[in-house]
Amino acid sequence: MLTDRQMMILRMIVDNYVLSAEPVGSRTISKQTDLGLSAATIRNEMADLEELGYLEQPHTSAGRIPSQMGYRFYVDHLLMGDTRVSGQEISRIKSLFTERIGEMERVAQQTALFLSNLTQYTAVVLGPQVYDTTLKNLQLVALNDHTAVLLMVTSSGQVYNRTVSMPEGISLHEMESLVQVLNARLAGTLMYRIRSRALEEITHELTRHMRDYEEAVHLLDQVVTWLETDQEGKVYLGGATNMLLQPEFRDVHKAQPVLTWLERHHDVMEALRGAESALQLQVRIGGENDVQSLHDCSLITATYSVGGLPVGVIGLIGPTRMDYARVIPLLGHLSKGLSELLTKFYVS
Amino acid sequence: MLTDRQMMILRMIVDNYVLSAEPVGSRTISKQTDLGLSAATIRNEMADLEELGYLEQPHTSAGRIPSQMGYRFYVDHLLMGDTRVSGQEISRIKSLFTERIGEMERVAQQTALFLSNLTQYTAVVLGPQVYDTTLKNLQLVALNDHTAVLLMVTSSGQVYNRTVSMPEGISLHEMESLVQVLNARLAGTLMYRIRSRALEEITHELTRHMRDYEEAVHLLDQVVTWLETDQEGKVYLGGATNMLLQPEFRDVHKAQPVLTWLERHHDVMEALRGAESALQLQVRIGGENDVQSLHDCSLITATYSVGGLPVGVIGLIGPTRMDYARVIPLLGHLSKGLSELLTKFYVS
DNA sequence: GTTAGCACTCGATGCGATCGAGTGCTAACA
DNA sequence: TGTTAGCACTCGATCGCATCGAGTGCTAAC
Repeated sequence: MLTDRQMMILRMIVDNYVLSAEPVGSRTISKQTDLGLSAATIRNEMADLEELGYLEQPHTSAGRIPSQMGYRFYVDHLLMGDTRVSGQEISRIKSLFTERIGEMERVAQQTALFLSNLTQYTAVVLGPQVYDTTLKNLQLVALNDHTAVLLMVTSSGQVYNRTVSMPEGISLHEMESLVQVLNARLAGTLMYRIRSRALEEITHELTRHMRDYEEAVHLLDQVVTWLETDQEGKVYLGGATNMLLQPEFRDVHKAQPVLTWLERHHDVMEALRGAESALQLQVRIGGENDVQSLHDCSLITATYSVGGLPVGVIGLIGPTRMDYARVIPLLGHLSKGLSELLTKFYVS
Repeated sequence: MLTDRQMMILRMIVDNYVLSAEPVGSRTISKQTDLGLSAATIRNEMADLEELGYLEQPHTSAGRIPSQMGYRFYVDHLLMGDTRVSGQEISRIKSLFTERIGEMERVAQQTALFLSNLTQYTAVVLGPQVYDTTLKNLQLVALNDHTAVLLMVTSSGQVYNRTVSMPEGISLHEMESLVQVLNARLAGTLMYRIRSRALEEITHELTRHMRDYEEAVHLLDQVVTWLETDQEGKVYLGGATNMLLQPEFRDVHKAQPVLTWLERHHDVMEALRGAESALQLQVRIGGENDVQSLHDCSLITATYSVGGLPVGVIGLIGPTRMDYARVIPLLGHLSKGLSELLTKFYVS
């Protein structure tokens, strides 16, 4: 285990490196500390910390930088009660969430932008995916003789829609009555059960009412596929180009993989969805990320919830040299505020 | 006016520079041309072309690169009938548009991705904004006692939705009947007239049916604001990070402004909306762009239409050194294909 | 009008000297 | 035993300088 002094030095090295992005030397620490220790003493301690794996040396005559393990220790043991979020920031968060909201998704986008502006990192918000939402309403709105829009409203106020073209052999009228029956039968069904229930009901109805079974199956296919793909929720990015502000990504070849990865929303979603089921707040440093492109980044995630049930994730991506002390409590406040807002709004 | 030989040389310089991204020397041209001209002759012509403003010299002992004016001449006069799109590419475009589509917006996103993959530039597709669409359907779906979702379906199959919370003093029931009346009165109205018509009708109904006028105006506000913001259409990006592949943007400080600009969807939309009303196909080279961040880029736009009416824009953004010869006809094919698909789908 | 020849320009590349921040080690000190 | 001053050493960064070569402009000859 580390001595108190070692912890203090590690902490100071991380704090300094986070700000300067340059290796921290023993003199710097010696001058900043008020324990009156000379640079030589610090050097000895630093050598020990390096041997233990908490520090690294870019090259022989450079200062030290924290290793991945060093950051991990810092986050796990040196941050308790360390809240470097200013009162002003907290009140900005509050005011962000006191605005009247139009829809869940708009709030998600707003949050991503807000967070990225505040931190100069890249923010990712995973749109709410409420598992215990039920189907409120299913409707078909005809556009013309062979085209219609199918609408689905959930109890959490999300709206899914898809334009469908009628196959030959099925009239709009037949389809409308089918949807009406489905609406009556499926309303109140949990969303994640919709697919299987819909399959049952549709095949049931089809065999009863429809003449052209083959074609109808095709339409059924469209709708079911749609249910699968759209329910995944959306990814909202904020400040993707903030990545380029960080000195460690000033080289295009370093930045490109990360930015390209961020463009693949589906992959981003997958990476964050994992965090949802885990702890309320999670920090993944460098190589701790499964995703190869994020090996030089840290990903901090916080889940937000409605009525106590986790429904989405707020994430922040930056270099491993992240300002954890500021950013972690910030994310905590943000997820808490978002949860409260959504809960107030959707739990009647 | 330029002589035939000058045009030929200009054309070869552009073609070479587009591929290599490096200044083109007289020897290179001399070897490639089959007219049997020596490097010295080419040099003389190049000096003339520079004096005329079509070429530039990065420094004294370097080859020449096309000036903005040079690109302009190339695009305007040297590209006629020059189609460098392969048959394979054309068939890929066709197959892209033969898939069954779920909704307009999905096609827009697909097109952006496809185009950026094909060209290694950044593609932007401006979602369809159909001016002569009418309102099909307006509905209110209640979520709980004080929250509801307002749905709006247009004749082109677009769905707008917004969650609204009932102000104190207005019951859900009152609201429902108001929406029903509105639906009956507004169905068939042209979308861009919706706002004013809705204002008329709502105030009319309000004074007739509702007790608490003040609060209702607030709700009205929500809805009207929503109509204004959501109808703008959306921007779909493809391959924003492709920008980083171009040698002229290998320096982060060059790339950052462009990427940041691309993140501001609203600004992108504004820039492209302008192109919509203009020509069918438009090329803006470097400083010809109004947007400061695009002064080192070229923006090529093509409008697509439904039933002959322009509804959206496909754009391609790259360095001024763009492969115009390939990209311009490509955009032409793409916008044509998209127009045909949408027309077939939405014009009954 | 075209071309060969040639001096000239100027960025790119490579090399060596210098600089300085920071280290590790040793010996002395409390 | 822990701390510190002193000192030699390391190594990236920076600068100056020589070299190289692609490409030019000009002149004179064809």
